[in-house]
Amino acid sequence: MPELPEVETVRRGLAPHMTGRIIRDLTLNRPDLRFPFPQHFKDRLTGARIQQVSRRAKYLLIHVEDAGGDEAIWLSHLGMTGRFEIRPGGDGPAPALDAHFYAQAQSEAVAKHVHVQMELDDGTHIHYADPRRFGYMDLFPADTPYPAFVRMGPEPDAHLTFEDFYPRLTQRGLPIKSALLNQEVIAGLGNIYVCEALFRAGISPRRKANRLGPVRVARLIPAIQDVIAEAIAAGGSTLRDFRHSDGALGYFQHRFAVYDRAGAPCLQSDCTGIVQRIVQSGRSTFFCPHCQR
DNA sequence: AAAGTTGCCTGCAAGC
DNA sequence: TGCTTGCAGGCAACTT
Repeated sequence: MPELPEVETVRRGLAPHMTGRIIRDLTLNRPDLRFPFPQHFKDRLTGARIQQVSRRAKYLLIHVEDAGGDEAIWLSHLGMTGRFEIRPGGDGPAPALDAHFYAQAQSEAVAKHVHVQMELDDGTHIHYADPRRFGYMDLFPADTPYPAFVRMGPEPDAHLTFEDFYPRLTQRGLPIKSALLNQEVIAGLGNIYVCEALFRAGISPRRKANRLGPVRVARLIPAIQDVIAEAIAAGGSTLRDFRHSDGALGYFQHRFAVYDRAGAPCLQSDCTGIVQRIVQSGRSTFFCPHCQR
């Protein structure tokens, strides 16, 4: 469940249940996800107190203080299909935000792929399921920089500045679409939101990054900020794995202007173009050749 | 059938 | 010539 808005949605779902709690028990149902769990993963986390649930790009960060008083960060990347499911302890209905976790937990196919189970000190159970097992978890000391974050670019939020973004973006001669997927250029964007941001900015995905002038970059920045902010506000997007047969949850109703709309008319007013699908760096790109230049 | 991710691998081309 | 760098493409994981 991948791009930044989806991870942020998960973070907001988990934080109220996890913050301040102690991990009473942790069970690993297999030795690895995409990578092996780090050594002593279970032992270090059992008995630890969760201080905070944060996020960097597409990484979920669970800040813990272990029984010995050492502070560490439990990192979780959801890959393509990773998801957390919450079953609160005690009684009373679950908060609305958790509805989709329930929906997922009831699926037999998902239950088969629960790889991590934990119980908190208030009786809450949290499961991590990941059918394709492309996610991974790690545990590192809070005071050392995590390797993946050292060279990572800025978050696509309100703090993104032209001064920071422009030089990172225009360094190389690869297509802008590919440049924006590079997490060292900007963090947290994936295939869907790159397509959507380029559409909003009216920039062709084929344009070479080093051929973008300041005018286009200045247009691209708010396009990125807006598309991400709107997707977070909508609680993430409609992703394949989250389409339910009943469609009852109005939770993932964010609509895309170009993504997955090949052959459909461009939604830009006064544009007569048809959305095209091309492949760049092995990934699908959707765009309107008429209004994206 | 193609799908949101990303690290690792190979191979190719360019530049110094 | 040989070294480095950049980039494309393939693969891996598996279910829907």
